[in-house]
Amino acid sequence: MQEHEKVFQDYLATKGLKLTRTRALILNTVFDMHEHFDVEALYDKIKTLTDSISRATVYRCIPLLKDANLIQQSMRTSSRDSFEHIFGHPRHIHWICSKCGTIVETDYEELTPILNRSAKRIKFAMGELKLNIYGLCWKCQSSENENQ
Amino acid sequence: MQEHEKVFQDYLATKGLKLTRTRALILNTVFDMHEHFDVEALYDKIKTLTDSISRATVYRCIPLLKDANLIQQSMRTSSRDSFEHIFGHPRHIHWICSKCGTIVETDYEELTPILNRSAKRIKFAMGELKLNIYGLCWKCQSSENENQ
DNA sequence: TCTTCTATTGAGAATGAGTCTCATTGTATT
DNA sequence: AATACAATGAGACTCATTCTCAATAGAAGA
Ligand SMILES: [Mn+2]
Ligand SMILES: [Mn+2]
Ligand SMILES: [Zn+2]
Ligand SMILES: [Zn+2]
Repeated sequence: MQEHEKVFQDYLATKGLKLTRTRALILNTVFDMHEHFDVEALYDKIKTLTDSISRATVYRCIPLLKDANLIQQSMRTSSRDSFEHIFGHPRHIHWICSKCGTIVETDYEELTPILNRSAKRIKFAMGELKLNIYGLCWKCQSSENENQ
Repeated sequence: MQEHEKVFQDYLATKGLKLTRTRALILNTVFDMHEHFDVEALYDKIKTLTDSISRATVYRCIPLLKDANLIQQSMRTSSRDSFEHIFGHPRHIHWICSKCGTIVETDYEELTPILNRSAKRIKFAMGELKLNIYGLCWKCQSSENENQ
């Protein structure tokens, strides 16, 4: 049994729920996707593995994975919520190119102490943290110049 | 003519569009709202000022105001996009209480040099920047303890 | 002033991501 | 096996947002 399966099972147990075959399939597919994904893409991928899966079941599993700290909702791409697995990965900043959609990730390291200080000042108990920066990646900057 | 009207008019002119009476009404209502708002709330407020306004027109105006840098989409509250006017206000960090919905705002000042350095390192041309931190406000932290 | 042309608008239909219902199935317990 | 209840699939449903289209406004010209 893989580490993330154990984590999910433990979380589900605290809610009186079980790690069923279907939930395990969804979980493992999530950890096989190494990009950000939306629920539709996840559903499509699972459909290639089994023919009996309902979109509703996939949607129902998402909040469970989220509460178990196995995935996070990271951004919103063309009207769909976009997720990624975070178990075993540190959370990170997303630099999103508004032109080509490329996403670059950097870590929070330098920001953390500053944010902790701010949190303390305003007496805020930090939970989820989401920093998305939109702009142009280096490729799209150069192609902008070409077009001039 | 107010400053933000001038800005909007100038922006619209670059697109071959005009600052119509309806657009001016929407713009001014936006600048009369001093909280974060969703389109439905904006529409409701405008309806108290005139009876002939279409939801579609309000929705159509939003991307114009956004591209003119007069408003920004800040967060998403119960399935609706939430906006705020930013002309004349610096962009800021949002600390969002997951329990009561209270939003505290702090500035980016200390973060800016760090982010600029990161942007330079990855050759990214920063545009819009969105930092939302979810957690518990001080009030909800104490009420959590009460309930134990 | 009267026409012409185009952008703008209102009303409501359409879209689509996400949620909900309910009949059926799986599984643990007695 | 019988009971009890969680879990699932199928598809209906919701509701924020977008789209369509006919009617209107308003600028520019005759
Ligand atoms: Mn990521
Ligand atoms: Mn704000
Ligand atoms: Zn790019
Ligand atoms: Zn609170």
